[in-house]
Amino acid sequence: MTIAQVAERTGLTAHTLRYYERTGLLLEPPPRGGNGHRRYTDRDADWIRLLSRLRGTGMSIAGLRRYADLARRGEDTYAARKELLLAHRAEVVAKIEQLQDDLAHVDYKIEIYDKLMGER
Amino acid sequence: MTIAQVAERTGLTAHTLRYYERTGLLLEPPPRGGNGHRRYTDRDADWIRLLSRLRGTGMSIAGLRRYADLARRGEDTYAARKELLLAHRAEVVAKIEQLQDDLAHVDYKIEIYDKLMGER
DNA sequence: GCTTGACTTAGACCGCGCTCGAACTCGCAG
DNA sequence: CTGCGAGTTCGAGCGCGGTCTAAGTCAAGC
Repeated sequence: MTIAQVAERTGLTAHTLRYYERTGLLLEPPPRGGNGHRRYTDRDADWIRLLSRLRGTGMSIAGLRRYADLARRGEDTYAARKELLLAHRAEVVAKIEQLQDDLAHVDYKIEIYDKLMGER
Repeated sequence: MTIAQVAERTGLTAHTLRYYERTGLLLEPPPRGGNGHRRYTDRDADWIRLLSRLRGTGMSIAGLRRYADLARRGEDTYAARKELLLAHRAEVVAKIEQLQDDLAHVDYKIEIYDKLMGER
């Protein structure tokens, strides 16, 4: 699998994929074909999709790196990795609740405009 | 009301409040007391709280500025302001859905660790 | 009169997460 | 042989949203 294909499958750009690799988010640098191009496996793509989702939920690059570092250390770190995800999960849940709360205030403000305009 | 009190009530810092003012997010610059200090009204604080909530839901500073510009133009812009908030509302709803979707994948990953560890 | 603390300004600086540009190498089609 | 397209590296640059510093002013309390 080429970098362009991984880009397509993960929603990240090739630039970003190289950046993630540089900054230590991959379990290991993908091996190169004879032409020097990166060759990704499906497992690589799955890992990157997970990274992308964690980013999407607001985990920082530093957080991703901590997770990747644990993953690289093998099965001894299952518990630690689970803890990391659970802690992050809690943050996401809190963020969703905050969003819903803020949204309610926005809705309230929208209603006010309705009333000011006489429900036109 | 002093800047420190507004900071406390909005969760923003005094620095940030001045920055928001500089960048045109306030309806009008708060008037100064005899000592040159800003004096905010409750309405100011309410406006800033709204800004803060919109920021919390991901509206950009540029978006806030558009909203403030409309608000400054008076009641002719009620409809435009409502539209702006509705558009933003839709983005927030989409974001919440995305978060919930990503969260489901994180949960799935957590379960996998449970299984790998034999449900300890 | 002096210190303390809350405020003021202008402008520099920062951390994050990309994002891009320049210059290069390959492999392949025409 | 000549493009062309897809990849490569290194390093610089950027947009966002603050965040902070330095130097100053003022009021109140000791």
